Amino acid sequence: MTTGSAERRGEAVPLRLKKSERRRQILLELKLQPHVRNGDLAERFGVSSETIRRDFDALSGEGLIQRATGGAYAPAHGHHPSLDERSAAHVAERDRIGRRAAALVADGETLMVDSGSTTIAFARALAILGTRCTVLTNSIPVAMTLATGEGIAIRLCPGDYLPAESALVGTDTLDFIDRFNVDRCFIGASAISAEGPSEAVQGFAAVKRRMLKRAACGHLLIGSAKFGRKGLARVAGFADLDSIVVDRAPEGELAAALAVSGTDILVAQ
Amino acid sequence: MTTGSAERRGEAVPLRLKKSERRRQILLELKLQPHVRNGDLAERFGVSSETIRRDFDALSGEGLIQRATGGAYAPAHGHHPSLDERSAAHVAERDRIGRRAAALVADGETLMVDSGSTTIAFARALAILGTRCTVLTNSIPVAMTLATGEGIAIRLCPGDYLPAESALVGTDTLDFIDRFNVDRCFIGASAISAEGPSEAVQGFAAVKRRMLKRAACGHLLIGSAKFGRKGLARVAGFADLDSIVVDRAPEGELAAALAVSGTDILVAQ
DNA sequence: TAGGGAACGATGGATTTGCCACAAAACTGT
DNA sequence: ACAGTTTTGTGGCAAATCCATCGTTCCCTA
Repeated sequence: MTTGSAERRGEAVPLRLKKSERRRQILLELKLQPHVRNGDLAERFGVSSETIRRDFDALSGEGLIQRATGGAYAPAHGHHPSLDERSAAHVAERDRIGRRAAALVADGETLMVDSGSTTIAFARALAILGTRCTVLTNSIPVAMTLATGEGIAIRLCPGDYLPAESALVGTDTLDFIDRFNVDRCFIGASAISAEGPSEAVQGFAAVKRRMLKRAACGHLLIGSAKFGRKGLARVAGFADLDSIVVDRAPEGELAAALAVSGTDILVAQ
Repeated sequence: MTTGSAERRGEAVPLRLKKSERRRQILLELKLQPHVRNGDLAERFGVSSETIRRDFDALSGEGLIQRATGGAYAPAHGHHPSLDERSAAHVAERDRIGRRAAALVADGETLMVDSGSTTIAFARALAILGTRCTVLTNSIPVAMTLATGEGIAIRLCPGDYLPAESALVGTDTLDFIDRFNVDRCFIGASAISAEGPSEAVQGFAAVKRRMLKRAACGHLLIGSAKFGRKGLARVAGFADLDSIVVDRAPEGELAAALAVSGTDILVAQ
């Protein structure tokens, strides 16, 4: 009668899971809780904490989790930072741009804010300033960031949930945006050329366009690293933008195009 | 002109922040990143790591953050777990209930899912099962949890963002729900008595009611710890529910009321 | 049934982190 | 200006964690 390994243990011990299944559960757990502890998981799966540590190593190698002493956590609110957005230089850029843009907002104004890493930086700056305002957004990280500030009313768009960006897109989103009129809107873009800003994700381009249409004043937040590049879908012409907020003044063709359309250029810091 | 302490240091050293400001920034940072390290913050603010530790202590005392070895993290996706929901026993309960409820869903069905810790457990079970379906929800954690599963289309409701629960409420939410018809809806509640389920947060009660109305089949997910209690706002009568999913069969008045209405009782495990 | 390989557990020393108590510094109100 | 309070820094020690290594167990396949 050999083993019968489950019976031999005979306990309420959770029966031994395969490695892959255990790792899948770790990832799922991280969707529930932002942080898991090494020891807790070891106990729950009935394995040694060394094994969990090895799981962490493997998963973090694939970029699915991030490690911290004593545990692991999910990578940034489900919002995938593509490689180039990781460098410290770009973080500083975005912070400066975000602060400059937030300074444009006056108490009592209504805003629309788009999805993207630059607009998250903007949201953060706005929350720090403590400007009282109403914000409509299709980005979950933006909503969560703004929620730390006092006196900011947040309205989230409906739509199809896009996990990679934690944002909402689709016709529901567009229809919803159409129902509002706001003082300003703040959008990002994945590229900007003399023809105007463009966006890699097509669903986003439509949202940005719609926001610009419903706002009295449109602001584009974009880092100089994206100057002169072109994305898949054109978002708008410069005529639709009242100002662009950048970390460095544009030059050449781009500067000329902006001059023609009369778009203000706000250089952060 | 005396000191000019910032000048005396003369460095790019970030000028000394007040305690309250530093703590506010820590909270903001946690909206951006799910996890912060003690050492990183110490360096960034130019204070000792012991100070950061004290900040962590204070903030976690207020329930604003949770601590982990080497750092701190935001409390469960911005979703406040009230004390009684923390015990391991209740976690196990909810897991069982979630799995039982997820088994009800067939491939290709359309669902509505409400906000709450039990429905998050349901979402997790559904994602693990890998059932292909379309889900409409007003809960951000539910949306994020479901996003791990393959083949699940997620549609999020619009509405006013409620940071404490990471959920959406208000007339926008209700109007949106009204536009859909689904096969099933899964809701939670903060209490259940012979009169029916009730809810502590009034905005939620309206959402739950509306979801029940638009679904061919309504399921209530609730732990036995909530039996016999009453919340602020009544959600529905048992006649509106096709089944309740519980971890233990109800008794007495509650059982009698359920028998009268013919509501199925599904006991998990 | 035996062999091979992967997964896991155990051990021990280096490192990190937590925690406590006391001292220095900054801030506050009079 | 001064005294008291609050906040922060420092040092030492205990505990937890990390990491590399090695032996064992389990599973799969020939």
